[in-house]
Amino acid sequence: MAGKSLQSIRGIHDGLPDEVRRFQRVEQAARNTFATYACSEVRLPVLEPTELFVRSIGEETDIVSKEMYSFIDQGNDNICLRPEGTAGAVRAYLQGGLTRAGAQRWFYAGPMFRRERPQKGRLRQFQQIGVEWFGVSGPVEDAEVLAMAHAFLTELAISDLRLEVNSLGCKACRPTYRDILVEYLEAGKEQLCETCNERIAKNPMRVLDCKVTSCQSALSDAPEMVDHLCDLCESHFDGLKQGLDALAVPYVMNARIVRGLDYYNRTAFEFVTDKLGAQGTVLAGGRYDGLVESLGGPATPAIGFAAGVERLAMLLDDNEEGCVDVAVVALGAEVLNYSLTQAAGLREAGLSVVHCGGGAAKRQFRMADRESARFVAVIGGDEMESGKIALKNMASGEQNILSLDEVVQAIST
RNA sequence: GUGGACGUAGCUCAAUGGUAGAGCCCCGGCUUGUGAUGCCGGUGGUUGGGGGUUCGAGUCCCCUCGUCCACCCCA
Repeated sequence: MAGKSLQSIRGIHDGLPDEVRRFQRVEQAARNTFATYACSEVRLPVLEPTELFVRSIGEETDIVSKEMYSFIDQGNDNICLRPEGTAGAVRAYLQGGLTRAGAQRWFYAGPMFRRERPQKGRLRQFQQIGVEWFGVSGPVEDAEVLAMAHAFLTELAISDLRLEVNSLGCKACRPTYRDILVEYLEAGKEQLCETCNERIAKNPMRVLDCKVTSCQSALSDAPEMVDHLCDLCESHFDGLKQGLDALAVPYVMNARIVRGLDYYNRTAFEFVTDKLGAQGTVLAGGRYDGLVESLGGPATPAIGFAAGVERLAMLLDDNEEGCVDVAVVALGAEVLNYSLTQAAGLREAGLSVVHCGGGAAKRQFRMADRESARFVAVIGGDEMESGKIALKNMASGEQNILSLDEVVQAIST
């Protein structure tokens, strides 16, 4: 093992070829699906002013209070590595002067940073694919966003995912509910665990999804947000559910879904799996109608979600297919240069080619085998004289003498 | 941040406190124009790192780094 100085930082991992292939499958599925919903990619900074997240996510949240990589740079500015994507997207939306440009449907993919204790599926630098729709207010768009997320995950062929939805209310109805909940929790606080007792003051809604079983049983008759929605939130939530039904997107109601980030309201949802231990949330998001305004823009409804690329990649089937179309084997030093030109010709036809470097035939074939090349182009003195190539199909062992054009034809079909 | 498990060759793992090994992988050879099997040979380790106990530490003790698991929280 390498010494400390040669290792990557804790919780920050390298993307090696096998894993990156999986990442790319996830990203490609996202691009394909999002394009059918007319979403446009945005590329946003990894570094942002620390203040942006303090004001959007909330100062009291764990993310801001203890998980951010923030520091003072040489110009005495307090900057940080972004812990999530939404705040930066809103900042860019405002800074780009797009508040009167009509609905914006954005997606992005890139690294996020949180200084947490690492686990499987939870890294300090991790990748998210995020979506943010600005200027859309209705339940129709909510249903479409959820349907798009569903379509994206369906394209990845990940099974045993469950969509859970909830409504978090709005600034009109949530405070009232919060008071009712706190009153309820205070009355039964002796039966709740230690952390829940702390949560009553800090974030009472979090108590609802406590994992301690004794807490859950004590909370069986706890008041739930969905029963205390105002009329507008109620009809919005109904509209969402009707839209999901119409689109045949399967979901379950989960009144215990809460959000750690302050800016969410109304629709909240999560796609979860039970195959990743405690890190089962694979894609999650919700509506954040107040965020644009709170960051200095005009009142602008918006909804979005983020998917964890590493978590999704872990759920993908193994799908190892060699990407090498043909390996070029050169027999004899005198044909080396000629074999290089033939390899170049194959590449011009768009094929993926590995030149085995000449030398012992056995070595070169072993290399071709190891590269999982579908074909080997054998080039020796005879082939050079006749201007042909001996093409061997590595799966069947069949070998034919062909011209370069015929080789391209044979491999491409 | 809290609690727990674990770090030996590239990988998977052995080694009553007494010379660090095996399998797989990799490289080479088995008369040099044909790959997965077979046979022969080879490379490869400050046992994660640093201290301590001991005649002697992979093994026991302390510290540290890292991975994994749970909590916290979250994608």
